[in-house]
Amino acid sequence: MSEFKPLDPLLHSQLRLAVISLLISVEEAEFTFLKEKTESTAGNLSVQLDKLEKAGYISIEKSFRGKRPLTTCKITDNGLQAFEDYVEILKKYIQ
Amino acid sequence: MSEFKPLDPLLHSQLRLAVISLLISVEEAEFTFLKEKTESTAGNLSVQLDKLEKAGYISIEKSFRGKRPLTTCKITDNGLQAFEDYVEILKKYIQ
DNA sequence: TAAATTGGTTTATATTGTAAACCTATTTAT
DNA sequence: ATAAATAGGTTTACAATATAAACCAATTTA
Repeated sequence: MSEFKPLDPLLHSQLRLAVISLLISVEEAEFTFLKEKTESTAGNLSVQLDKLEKAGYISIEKSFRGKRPLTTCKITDNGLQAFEDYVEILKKYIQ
Repeated sequence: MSEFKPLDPLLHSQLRLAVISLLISVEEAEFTFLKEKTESTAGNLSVQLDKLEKAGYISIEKSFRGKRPLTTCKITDNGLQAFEDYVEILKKYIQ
């Protein structure tokens, strides 16, 4: 049992970690909300959300609010589990 | 005051974080010790130690033990401070 | 004296992160 | 009616990072 288990690279990223952190507390969030809270650019956020979705850590739903596109994100069970595991491992680095 | 302050990129790296974590407890460590504890390759470790040294987070002393080269690392005051700051910021992402 | 080991460094490459450029549609101003 | 600005993103090009592979010099062992 190694002291330093690998840190899930999908979560060990500033922006993706911030996104997951936000999604854990709100359970559902719009693209623009995430963009404001994380102070990221739309392009960067778009890319990172894609990665989280492809990893199965979040689900992304696309719809319209009125006439405008609306992107809504939720954390999945897998995402929640991955975050919890990540935090446990990380704590051993920083305790 | 943003919720997600930037995470020092020098510390937000698995191997460098593990190295700093080790150096905090032992205060002085040999290259081979760090290599074993972190289970890294020598090449990767060498590069990451360089970065930490250039950032002023560790000091590296090169000497000989008997006839063989010996590389010894210590954390600096700046490194310790940077680590503490990093941990404080990181905690806001993960709790 | 040849091969293996120690203790690393350098370098090439793959991966990642990020901003800039772009796109489609809508709203507002002229 | 048309032009300009804004919303809500995506795509793409480039820079930065991480990592393993290749390398090196010296020492030890077979």
